Amino acid sequence: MTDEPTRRRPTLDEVAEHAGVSRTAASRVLNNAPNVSSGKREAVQRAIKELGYVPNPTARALATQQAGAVALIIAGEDPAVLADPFYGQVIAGASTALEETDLHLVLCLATSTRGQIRVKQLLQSRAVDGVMLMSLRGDDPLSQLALEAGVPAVFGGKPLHGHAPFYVDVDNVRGAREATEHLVSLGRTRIATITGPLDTDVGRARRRGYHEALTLAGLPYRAEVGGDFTERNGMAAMESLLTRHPDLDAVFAANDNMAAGALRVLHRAGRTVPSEVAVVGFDGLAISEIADPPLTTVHQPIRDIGREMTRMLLALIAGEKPSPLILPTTLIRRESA
Amino acid sequence: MTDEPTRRRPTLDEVAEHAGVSRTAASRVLNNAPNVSSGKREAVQRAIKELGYVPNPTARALATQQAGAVALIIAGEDPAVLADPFYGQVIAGASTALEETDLHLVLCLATSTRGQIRVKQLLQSRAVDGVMLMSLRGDDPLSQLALEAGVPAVFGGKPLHGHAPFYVDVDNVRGAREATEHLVSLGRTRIATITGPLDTDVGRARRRGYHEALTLAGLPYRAEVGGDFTERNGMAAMESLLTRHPDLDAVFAANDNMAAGALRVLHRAGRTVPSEVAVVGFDGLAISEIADPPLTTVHQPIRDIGREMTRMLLALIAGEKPSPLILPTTLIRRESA
DNA sequence: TTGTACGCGTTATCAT
DNA sequence: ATGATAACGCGTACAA
Repeated sequence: MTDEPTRRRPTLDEVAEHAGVSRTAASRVLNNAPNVSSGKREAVQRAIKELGYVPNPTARALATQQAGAVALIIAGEDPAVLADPFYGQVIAGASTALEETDLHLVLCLATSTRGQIRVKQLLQSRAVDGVMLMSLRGDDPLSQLALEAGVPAVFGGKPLHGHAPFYVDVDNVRGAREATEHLVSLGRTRIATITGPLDTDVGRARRRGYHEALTLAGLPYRAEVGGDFTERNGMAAMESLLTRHPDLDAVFAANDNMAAGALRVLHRAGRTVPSEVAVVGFDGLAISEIADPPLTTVHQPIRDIGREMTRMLLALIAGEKPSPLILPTTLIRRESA
Repeated sequence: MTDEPTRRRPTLDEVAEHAGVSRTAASRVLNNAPNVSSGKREAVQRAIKELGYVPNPTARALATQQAGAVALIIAGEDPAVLADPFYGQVIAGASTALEETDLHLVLCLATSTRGQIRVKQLLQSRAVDGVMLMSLRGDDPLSQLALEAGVPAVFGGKPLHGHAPFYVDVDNVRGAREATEHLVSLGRTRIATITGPLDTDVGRARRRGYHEALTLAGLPYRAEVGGDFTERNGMAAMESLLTRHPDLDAVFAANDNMAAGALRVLHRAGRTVPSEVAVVGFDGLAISEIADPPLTTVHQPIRDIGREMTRMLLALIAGEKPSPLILPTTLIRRESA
């Protein structure tokens, strides 16, 4: 209570004076450089403690030309994309990976026009040392912008167009193929799919995996309808499928949200799962466990994606040239298929 | 392709020289100060365009003593808390509110010991102009730290101990009471509850609302078990309730995740919802729609919480003294009760 | 090992 | 209206 509310924080100069050494020496101690006598070192450290000195990150950033932060940029039409727990996992992964460094995480939603502009400024002003980009649509200007700005950038999910040198992705084709093959192995022959957005690599890759599996199995049946990865859309898609292809006996949904929506519609329509219609999702989110019945799904290591993106970015910032990384998926068998 | 990969960005001095004016004039144009002739102004603006000048935020921050960023700090035991879509919504709300300013959002998980330390440094180094704190447990040192650091701070949810001057919350007591009263109005007399963590204000407040409703209704019945807001825990809690109070005819769960877990257990146990056991949740997340049957729940405006926290913080930073804000909840009637 | 002096790119003060 | 000049707090060549 006796402390003034906002006493000015001590500067390194004051620390040096308090310790009776030069500011350069104090600076050296701070960055634990080797060339400083143990006597001075201790004096400085004591002064730091006594004065409660904390370095000013802004000044340091200006001097070192390093922002001390990286950005996670999430594209998409709507800020509501964040309602998808997927991103929370990515953020958690990135955050934990960043904990081992002294970099901060700034989060950008490039969702509105205003948001796009701000991201552009962020890149051009070099307010961060690197960026991670996610959920880019087909010809999103962001990817171009990031590359032009010369800021180290890694992509979450291979961009559809343009060749991004650095990205972390999962093997979507294979995951989707295995999911579909699982349905085939169950004896299903009229397997429909609810795809993701087809102007993204994920969307196309998972559809391709579905196609590959059908082709390999010699199944001519085709029934697909596009989705946007939301539950609501999954419901609409399932309704559409039921009217257009009432004879279907299985559905591969490109993610769990849509699969959950499909489940509800099937339930309402009186189709039992999995006996009449088997359903497989993709992601392995909590919702796949909660769903009724629990979803068989292609699990992808989302936390790892965030973590590996971060590590790749750190390597990039360090001047290395990391290779793209493809993480594996695993089929989790539950009750829906 | 002809551009050098990393050409040095122009400084304000270079802009000034290019425009044939003093750097002071250029600076004035940048911050559109009034005292500059329209001739020079145009010259500077042209130079800015031609050179592609973008101000250096770090240098500006050092000069103005303003970081140009605010932090959202999320406490909790486990980084997995972010799997809860709740936070995504808060982030989205904060992010959109921030879009109208030129402040960035840095995200901090104060989940590990390492994370706590980093948050501490963040606060003390004044790397941000203000902080928003969420999910603090009972006597979390963070709240004390934030106040001591003298950094503008607003809390998401009233802290349990200590008096936080600035916070945004919802009327948890009332929401819980209305939920329980709804169950009472349905004729239920043996209403159990799955509480949230009792070392948080949310947890206690919702339990209190439950108690109030029962008391008002003259129902002596009491059956409660604690939870931690996860679906998994909701399942365990429901199992516990069923064995200890097999005669219950309704459950008020302190959030949707736990309610969804409870639903699954009830389903397995062969209890039909809502006829045998009515269930009400809290939050109004997507999961409440997906659940089977769809959950009756107390909706809270999560996006608004993020938005209002941000606005309050901005006011605080601007030197105002905003009042705590209590947002309303609304009961959404679906099929589970 | 030690310290001086300059640079980082802005904003802000205070004369003119 | 205008423009030097001094902060802002720290890193770091360079010389000693």
